[in-house]
Amino acid sequence: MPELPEVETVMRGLATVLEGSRISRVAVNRAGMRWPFPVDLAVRLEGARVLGFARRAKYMLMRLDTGQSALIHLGMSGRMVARRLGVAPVPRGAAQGAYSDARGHNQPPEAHEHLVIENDAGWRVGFVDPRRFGSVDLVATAAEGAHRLLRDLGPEPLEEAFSAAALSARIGASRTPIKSALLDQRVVAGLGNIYVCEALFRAGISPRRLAYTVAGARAAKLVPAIKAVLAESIAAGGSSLRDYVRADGELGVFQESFLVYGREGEACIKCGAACPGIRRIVQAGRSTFFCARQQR
DNA sequence: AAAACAGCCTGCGTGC
DNA sequence: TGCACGCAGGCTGTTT
Repeated sequence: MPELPEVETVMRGLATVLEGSRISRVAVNRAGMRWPFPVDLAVRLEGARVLGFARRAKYMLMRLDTGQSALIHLGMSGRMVARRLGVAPVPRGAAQGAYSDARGHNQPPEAHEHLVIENDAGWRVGFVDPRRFGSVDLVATAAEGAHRLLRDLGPEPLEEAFSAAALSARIGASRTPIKSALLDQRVVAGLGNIYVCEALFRAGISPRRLAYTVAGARAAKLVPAIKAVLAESIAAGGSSLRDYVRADGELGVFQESFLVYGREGEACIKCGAACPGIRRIVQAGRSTFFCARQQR
């Protein structure tokens, strides 16, 4: 589900709830998700103070005063649910994982809540992920970048170092379609299906164009388009589709700003009435939306 | 070596 | 109403 703007939004939400606090209790409700959890995950987290959060591509890093960081990925369907805890004890006989909320109401746990973290500030954060494509691991903070999931990632698209020249260098002589190249996290880190479609439309570049031909003037147009669509989405709190809610329960609204994604058959805003219609094709097994008249 | 593909999972909307 | 099918925001390991 979540691409870079959604992960950034979730991370900021987690920071407001967890940063500076001490983790008081951890519930590990299954052995793992995409991969097994570290066997000592609960022990490593309990009692640790949360120093802060960082994001790398679509990964969140929760840095602890133990010298370790929790490396968290939301996969396709992952979300974080933050609830304020009440002081009332949970009644005897309540369902496993039930908790008392701020109003003292007894709440059942959400389905597919695989990991729960409570802190000394009275928050309960549940990691809910029905499809279990998400993951949680622990890594030494000083060696975060060397983790196998992070070490091969390309540049952060919102950093200055991500320039047209940098993109061209990463693409090299690749003959894969530019759509597929931009989904490759080694080329640029954090884009997913939606924002690739949106950025290519903004830049007027066909998703079918061979990646190596996106250089020079085309790359110079594409890179600002990528930065703009990501920055606008973050400012809107990300996009809320099927599974995604912010940690504070507020919904991001950027999905209302999609120009091509999910708009098969509609006229694009650049062509207007003359538009032959936004098309949906499948590339590398993923839907691509584009306007064949505006994107060459 | 690069690119395509299958596979991991559940849930939801659609059409019969 | 029930059921089969297709589709979904990601990423990895294997095959071609």
